[in-house]
Amino acid sequence: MPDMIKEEAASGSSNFIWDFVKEDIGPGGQYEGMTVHTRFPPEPNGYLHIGHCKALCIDFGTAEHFGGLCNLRMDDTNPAKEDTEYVEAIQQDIHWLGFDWGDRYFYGSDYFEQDYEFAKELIKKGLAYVCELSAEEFREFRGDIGIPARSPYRDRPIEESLELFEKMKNGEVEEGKMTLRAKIDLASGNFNMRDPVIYRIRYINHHRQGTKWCIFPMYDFAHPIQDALEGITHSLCSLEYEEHRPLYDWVVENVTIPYHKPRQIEFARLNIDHTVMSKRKLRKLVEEDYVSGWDDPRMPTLCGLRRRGYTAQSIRDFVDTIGVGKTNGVVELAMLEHCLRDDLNRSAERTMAVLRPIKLTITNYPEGKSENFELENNPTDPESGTHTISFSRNLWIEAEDFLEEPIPKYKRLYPGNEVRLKGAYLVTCTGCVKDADGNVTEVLCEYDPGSRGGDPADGRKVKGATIHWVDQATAIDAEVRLYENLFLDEQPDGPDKDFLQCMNPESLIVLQGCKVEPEMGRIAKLFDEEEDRTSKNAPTFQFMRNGYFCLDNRDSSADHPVFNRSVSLKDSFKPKK
RNA sequence: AGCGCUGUCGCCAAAUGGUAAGGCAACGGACUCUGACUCCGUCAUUUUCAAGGUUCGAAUCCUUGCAGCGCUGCCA
Repeated sequence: MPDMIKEEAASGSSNFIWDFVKEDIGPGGQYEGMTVHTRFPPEPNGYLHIGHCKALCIDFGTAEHFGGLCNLRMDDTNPAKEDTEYVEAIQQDIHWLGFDWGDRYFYGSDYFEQDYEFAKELIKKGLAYVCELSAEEFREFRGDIGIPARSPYRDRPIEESLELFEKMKNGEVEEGKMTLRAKIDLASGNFNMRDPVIYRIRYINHHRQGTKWCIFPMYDFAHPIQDALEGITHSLCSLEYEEHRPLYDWVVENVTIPYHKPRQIEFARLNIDHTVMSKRKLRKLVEEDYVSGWDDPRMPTLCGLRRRGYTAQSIRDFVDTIGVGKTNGVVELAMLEHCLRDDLNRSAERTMAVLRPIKLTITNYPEGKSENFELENNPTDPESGTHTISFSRNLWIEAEDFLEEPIPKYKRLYPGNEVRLKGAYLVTCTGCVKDADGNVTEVLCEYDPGSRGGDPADGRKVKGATIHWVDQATAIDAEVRLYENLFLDEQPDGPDKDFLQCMNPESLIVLQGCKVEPEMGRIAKLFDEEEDRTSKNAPTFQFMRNGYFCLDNRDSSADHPVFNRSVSLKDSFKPKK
């Protein structure tokens, strides 16, 4: 299976990044003949979501495509934001997607010593200086469009900066009192070049370095150095770093790096409609209990998607399908859903489950009699075999499969209409039983004993639909959770929009007392006994005519199976009302 | 307003000066023991944001506009 995934990813169509890379390693290119080396640098301050998948597939995928390598690097230069808590989850999610970094696992903080030496090198070259502007002053002196920035400390003698930087490092300077700034161009139209801060003081415990350091490099300084030290050729990142590229190049140019200079290339990050992608907003949903957690099946997080039933293959197919470009667009969720259906249609075992049960009584079928039928596990895969289902006089069928007064084009049960009970018999509806309030409580029908297996003895064409059912005698109860979009608004992430106001109050519908084949009970029990249920996909099925469902990796138990609807089946039946 | 990026079907996206791929969605139809799947067909020719220009030929090159996104953290 991993090999299949590999080939799939490596065979994707080209894109502008691959064109650049091809040029770079080709004849006359800046990395002629070299091994392509990329990196995936998540900041360990939250869970990976589908937006990260795009970056993941681009970083690892590009390396794979060119027979190169991709490093995993935890970008943890800001001690105030990162936490070890997320590190393991990030690794787990990447592995689940099918990517592997081998022994190339790093932390940005592992380079603090080198960062420090490179900073001193810049000072010595007259390319960096210690600035004593406070944060407020810094902002005031920042200038504006057309107005250059200022710093009274810009021309401080090299020796003095060296001394002060040493003091900063030794903890002799209060937090916020001094910064180290790169000396570039205070008048640049690109604000990142207006003598950016490259070191700040922070008296906070770092999740890996402890209290060893009290000065920390900024992203713009640390990242190019990390890339350079790891021998990265192509540093692929999202569009918002485009204007940071001149600074990236400046650092790489002015610091004595042991290898080649890496090249930064930017691509558009992923947006999907009806969802939010920012960590801040996702965190809010979790912390304010709008969802049950980071792995709520409605969340776009990888753990949420996995719990929902999304396969790694479907997500990688999706990323492959949407392509790589520089246009900031919003991809329709329908595209992702298509990829899931496509994958699950091939692999998911078919089973019958009745979500909103109503009794069906076959009045001319002997009481107490029972027989077995074989149901194909997957019609798209003849090798997948069959499984046995029991049948009797009393069945459960879907409530919506009966209508006392049929609507136009309705092919299911209504008085006088003949339908097929999947894999069993043809039955003709003879009426129904209602309670005192007029609600239908039981549907009545008569079966054609000559149609055993589902085909009529006389070979007549059955015009009615084939409906699914479960035997009352053997069915077991299950909880089924149906999910809709978390947000009604197409773009809850849009400007001037309060995403919390766009939430769909009916994004989760819980159904109890759903009737499933007894086989599901055995599978739920086996799943119950598994040790690590969250790092891989739970058993997944197609509930015929209903959609794809998987066991919930948190709440399902042998006594109380819980299924999540991963995605519905497409439905072209549109009754005119 | 300064800097940067981007405008090709409802959505994503090819086309690298040679006459607008593909996928998703949608809509028809065929098939079907899942109203699924599959298959067939339709879906940018006063056409590539607009207007000019260069060229035998322009989505591609030039000019001028217009629109969208991003940027003035001691975040990444």
